[in-house]
Amino acid sequence: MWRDYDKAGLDPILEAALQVFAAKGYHGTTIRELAAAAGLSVAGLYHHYASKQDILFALVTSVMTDLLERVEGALEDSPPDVGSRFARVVECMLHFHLFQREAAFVASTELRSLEGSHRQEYVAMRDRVQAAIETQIVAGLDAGEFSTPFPHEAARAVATLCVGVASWYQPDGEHSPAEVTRRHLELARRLVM
Amino acid sequence: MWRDYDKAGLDPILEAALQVFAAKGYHGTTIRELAAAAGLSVAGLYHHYASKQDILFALVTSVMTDLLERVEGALEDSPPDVGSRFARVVECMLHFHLFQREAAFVASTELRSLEGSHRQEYVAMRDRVQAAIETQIVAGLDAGEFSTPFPHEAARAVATLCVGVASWYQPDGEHSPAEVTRRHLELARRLVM
DNA sequence: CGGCCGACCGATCGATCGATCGGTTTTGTC
DNA sequence: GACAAAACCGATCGATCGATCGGTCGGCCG
Repeated sequence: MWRDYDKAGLDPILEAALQVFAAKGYHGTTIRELAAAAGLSVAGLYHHYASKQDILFALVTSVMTDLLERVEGALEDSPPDVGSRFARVVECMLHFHLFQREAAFVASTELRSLEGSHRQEYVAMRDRVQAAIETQIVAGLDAGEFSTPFPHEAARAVATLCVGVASWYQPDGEHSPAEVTRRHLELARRLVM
Repeated sequence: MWRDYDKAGLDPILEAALQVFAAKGYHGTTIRELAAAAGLSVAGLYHHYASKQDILFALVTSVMTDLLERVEGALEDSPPDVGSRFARVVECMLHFHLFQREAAFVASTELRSLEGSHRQEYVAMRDRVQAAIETQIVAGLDAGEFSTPFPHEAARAVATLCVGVASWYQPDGEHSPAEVTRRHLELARRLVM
């Protein structure tokens, strides 16, 4: 389910890499740190992945695939009205960036560290998420429920707002995830109204 | 003046470092690349800066100081009404992230690469910018012109919106800087209305 | 039991890293 | 034009980088 964040769902090696990448960044992380975090020797790590770049690519691909499936799932079981559908997508995005904070953070900040075609593949997945938001906004305009003169910029702003959550949210912070979601859902609504 | 982006204003060495950092990131950049970009030998580069970390810190400090002075300047010669003052700050932020795109991008993304107290000093400057936005929002609430129930979150959202511009804007893109500014000023207004 | 394969490791590779050395050239001042 | 200071450089340092090597181990299949 798109609201379920209990199960692991990530290769233990990638889960370990995620923690180190989140703390030090891709280029700031050494193969030896990745191996140690995974509880393996350097050679043992290379048995599972061909290179450091391979680890990053497998990680962000796994994370973005998870996000895409959740966004699609959030739309599938949504009430048919545009207001609900827009809220579902935004709520899904907020939940993901709250509950998979480090994964979402690494995926969004290490775009620059992806080499060659890997970067384009990532951007394509990123664009699909943003397109899902824009689709709901345009549908809302057609239905007369939204009135933003700039649906494309509004969609990017909503996405930026949600992605940004992963940059500042702290689990022990002032507000609960539910409250953060409520407030930013309201901010997103104002962007498209 | 806070709208003037003609003059250089940056140490040539830092200007060269800016280009390389923007393209490859701090940890992805070598001292030799920095020296080559500055037209110096490695030893010649070390005559001006004590370390690679020193170069990054001098760069982001210079950039953030510039931004802070512009924000203050934008408020100083503003009409006294809250609507104008809010618009001034947001316009100043948007211009900075449009016309100093690479500098703003590096300053915002390489926060993680700052070591020790340098990071805290940067965060303090960053918070001062966001506080300037929040101050205008609160003033607008007091004056009855704004109505957002979450001024703190709205201020962060406005800042995120402006900073994000540096991540996607391309000078040869579809819209002119003036048009980008106009549209995002409208989005910012909706966030606080 | 014998053979094999995936999982894993210690040791080490060549390359490159950030940084430093002693020494040379350029520049500004009187 | 003497001279000190600033600017700059070739050569090289020890450390560490990503990656690879030959080999060990344990469990599964016949």
